[in-house]
Amino acid sequence: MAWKFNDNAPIYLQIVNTLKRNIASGAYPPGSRLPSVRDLALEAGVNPNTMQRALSELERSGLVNSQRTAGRFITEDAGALLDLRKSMSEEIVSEFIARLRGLGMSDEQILDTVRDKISPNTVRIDISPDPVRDENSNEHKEEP
Amino acid sequence: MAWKFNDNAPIYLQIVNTLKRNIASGAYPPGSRLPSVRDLALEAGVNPNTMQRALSELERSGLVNSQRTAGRFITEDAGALLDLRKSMSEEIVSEFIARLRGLGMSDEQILDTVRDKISPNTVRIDISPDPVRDENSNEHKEEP
DNA sequence: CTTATTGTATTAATCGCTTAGTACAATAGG
DNA sequence: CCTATTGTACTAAGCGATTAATACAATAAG
Repeated sequence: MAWKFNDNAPIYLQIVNTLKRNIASGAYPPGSRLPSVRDLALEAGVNPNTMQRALSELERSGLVNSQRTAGRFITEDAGALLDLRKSMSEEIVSEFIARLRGLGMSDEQILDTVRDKISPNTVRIDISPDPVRDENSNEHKEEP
Repeated sequence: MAWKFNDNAPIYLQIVNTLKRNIASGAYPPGSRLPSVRDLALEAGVNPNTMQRALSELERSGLVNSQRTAGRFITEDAGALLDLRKSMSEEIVSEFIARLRGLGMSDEQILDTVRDKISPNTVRIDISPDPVRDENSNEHKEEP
């Protein structure tokens, strides 16, 4: 079954993201062998050239390495995979928050929206150290 | 100063989203007049044709209406604006959750990530109605 | 009435993405 | 040694996005 390409971004970039996601999530374990370019292209429903281009990008970032006729293999570097997972999730969260802020939503509202979509049966309780009048800690102050 | 176009999606679609966001957030109030196509193009740093194309899209969705030589105006339909705001935020949240799930993160982890990025001084408390053994309510049961 | 402004339409050229088809060198596997 | 597989490279064609340049009808503003 062909992969889904919803975005309006170039397909080869969407493939790069899909593969990165599969690598970061562990769906493609470290050291494991990827299907051949032709097989992946068939599976994704794209031209082999397009898949080749996506894989070349992954190569540049060091996440996979190709061995002439044996195939492509996910890197063994577990640290790099953890870094990938972390950087990807951070980018996703940052972009998400920026988008909702752009819609004029407060941080409270943003958090509520996520919570409503995930686990409804919860409430929030403030456990801040103390709302003391400390003139040194003037972060997150709004319109005093 | 030219607008920023980070994505790899077509510029005219990014413009559509930017304008939608400005309309949904109230930056462009209902009934207000938009700058002319040429001025907007200048402001965004794109060709007037590209801006025209984006505005035509907005027209199709009924968010703005053009009056021959007077200019373009945001719809007065406050309900449509609320709907827009709601549908946009829901899409953003859904996409966000899907992305992090694709990375193998649990709902708990997803919520934690957002909370860490937004407001650190909170804890979660479960206030579920009751964990009773009711055989009728078998939703959200996992691997019994 | 005159004029500048506005939305709109049209044509042409360029660029990047995608597909299609083909080809080649290297080598794992038999 | 032979052969199928794999990564890789190349050319050509088609398509959509973008820019550029120009033009026109309608009308608000003077």
